[in-house]
Amino acid sequence: MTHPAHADLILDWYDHNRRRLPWRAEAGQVPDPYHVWLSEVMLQQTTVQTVADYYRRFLTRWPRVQDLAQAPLDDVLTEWAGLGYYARARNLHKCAAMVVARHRGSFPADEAALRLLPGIGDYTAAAISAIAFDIPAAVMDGNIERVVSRLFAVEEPLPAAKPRLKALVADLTPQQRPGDYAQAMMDLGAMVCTPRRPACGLCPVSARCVARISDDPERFPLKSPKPDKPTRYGAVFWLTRKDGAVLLRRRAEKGLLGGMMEVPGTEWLDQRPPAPLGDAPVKAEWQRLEGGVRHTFTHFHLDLSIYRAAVGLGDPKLGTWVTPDRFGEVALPTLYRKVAKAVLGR
DNA sequence: TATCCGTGGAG
DNA sequence: TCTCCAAGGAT
Repeated sequence: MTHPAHADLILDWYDHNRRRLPWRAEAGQVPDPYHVWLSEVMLQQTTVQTVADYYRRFLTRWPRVQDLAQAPLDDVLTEWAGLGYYARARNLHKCAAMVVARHRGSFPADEAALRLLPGIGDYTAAAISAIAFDIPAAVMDGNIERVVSRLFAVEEPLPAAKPRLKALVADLTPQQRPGDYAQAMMDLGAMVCTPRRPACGLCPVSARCVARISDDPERFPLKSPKPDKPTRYGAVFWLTRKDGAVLLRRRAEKGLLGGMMEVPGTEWLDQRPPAPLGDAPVKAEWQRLEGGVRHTFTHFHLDLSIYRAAVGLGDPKLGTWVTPDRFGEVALPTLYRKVAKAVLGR
């Protein structure tokens, strides 16, 4: 009696459960490295459902990497608005330019060369190499971490366990169809070996999963405790001129929401600013709006109060004046769309 | 190694 | 309402 190899079980499962995704080549088709790269960057820490529409819009507007490389950065930031982690958009644009300038518009195939490009780290380099070029790179994302930690019941908590898990992935990765294998393992983690209530009855490798056999699979992967999030406070100033346009400004190029537009406001501090109007862009009859906006970032909560006022003619030196019906045409992140919604009632 | 960097959905 | 977490990268 023979035991099918792990990779064969995974690939057979994949062949019968292949998901149709906007960026995924059909079986037997050759993937486009530009499509693979664009989707992988968008999918960093972002769900498949959220990415789908953004991916289609980007590809429609910039069909080739040369098109993206030539686009103004502000156009890219505007299309990216709402996706989050805006350094990805800045690096995406920079990377496109480097691929055109240094690689004649063709993405390199090997991990080391990919790793030199901005916005491409260990995971994305391996994923592009495997998926776009079918090179047996060890691809490990959050899904695969979970699958492998359960397969071997790894007791070491994340993130310290990453090197151990990566070595296991390297051992498991087959020489044949490594790109399909990587996508299969990610699909398995997303659809079967889920964080809560994994569907072990549907898993092609449950018979050899140590966590499934000997214990509660949901216990894995173990994780180190995360620090709790502090709350910061600030105020924003919603200034309208006679035609209804609102004052917006460009944020600093780096750091939180770097390069994006904002509604002018105070600094964000550990306590509610005692005299926020001192930071208002103009002297005016500022009225505080009932309520405000609460928004949660990766590592802190933000509690914003909103002040509003009106002027006749808006001074262009103060910033950019944009009517709310044109907010879709500027790089306004979700935080400030929430502010607009709070003021306008949608 | 630890911290910073968004957002939306699920439970 | 709150926590977790999703195809991570840069510093």
